[in-house]
Amino acid sequence: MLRSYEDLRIKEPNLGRDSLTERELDIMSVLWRYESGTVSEVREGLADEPGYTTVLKILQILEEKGAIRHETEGRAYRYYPLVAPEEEGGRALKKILDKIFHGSAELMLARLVSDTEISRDQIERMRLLLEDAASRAEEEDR
Amino acid sequence: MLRSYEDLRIKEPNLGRDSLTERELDIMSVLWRYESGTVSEVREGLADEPGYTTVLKILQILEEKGAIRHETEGRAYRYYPLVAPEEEGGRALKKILDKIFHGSAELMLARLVSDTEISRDQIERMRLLLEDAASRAEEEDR
DNA sequence: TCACGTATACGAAGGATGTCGTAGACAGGA
DNA sequence: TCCTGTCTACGACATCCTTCGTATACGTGA
Repeated sequence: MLRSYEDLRIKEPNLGRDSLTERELDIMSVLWRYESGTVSEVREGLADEPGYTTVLKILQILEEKGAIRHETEGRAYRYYPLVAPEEEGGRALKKILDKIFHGSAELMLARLVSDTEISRDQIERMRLLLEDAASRAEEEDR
Repeated sequence: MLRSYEDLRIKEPNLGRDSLTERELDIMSVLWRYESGTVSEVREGLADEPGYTTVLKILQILEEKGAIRHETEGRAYRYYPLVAPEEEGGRALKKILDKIFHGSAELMLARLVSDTEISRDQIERMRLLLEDAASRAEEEDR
């Protein structure tokens, strides 16, 4: 990179607001997967089942943050996500792209491909997706 | 998704090791960008310049965590990253892929393309990258 | 020599997270 | 009726992050 500190054009913005923490993300993940869940159900969905009240507490924190809501179901509450995974994912990806890969989407994609197990089918579909994006961009130019 | 909670094959793992927090990531980002930095330099690299000792403190925490090291330079310390951005980025991407996109790399890529501004050049290079990956995978099959 | 500016070290304060224990509400069965 | 099991509510507590204020060291210039 080798930029000079006198280069004041680049400043690391501190955007990161009420992003989800590790445990909160665990729980959102369960809710996204099953579309909703009671405290017990969410608890069962976690690999290390924490205490019942622990899960409840974090659900309450998430509700406080506006990430989920609940409805009464019998004697229990059923929680529903209010933010879609794609939305949260977009935020998270943008953060990584900016702060870690400094805007290079291809570096990021290279790391994704080399670092994780992705099936050939998936790679093929991803390739087609980019082909579409490229041709769509070209069309816009005309 | 509509899976049943009786489907116990899927459990949300709690991997969450000592991952970097928001502010820590801000500071790592500066160090990655410039390859090294003193306290003052890092501070200047942040959009909202926090207090000098605040930056120092977080650098000390990062050193404690093993993410950076320092050398004496004159009367000051110069800090160097010990983890590469690609490494940290790989971890972060895997987390997002698993917990938010539930393993669907193409959904993730779709969101990346639709959500962020990526130049046509970049898209083209990404497409080539996937082409390579695909043909390499095919070769391995033979 | 002495003040000043620049460094790091130390520790405290405030807030959030993640853990849970306990209390209280309530339904259903013995 | 009363016990038991299942809920949520509330609050405690340890830990961590982030923010600084203050103390201390040290080199340089007047």
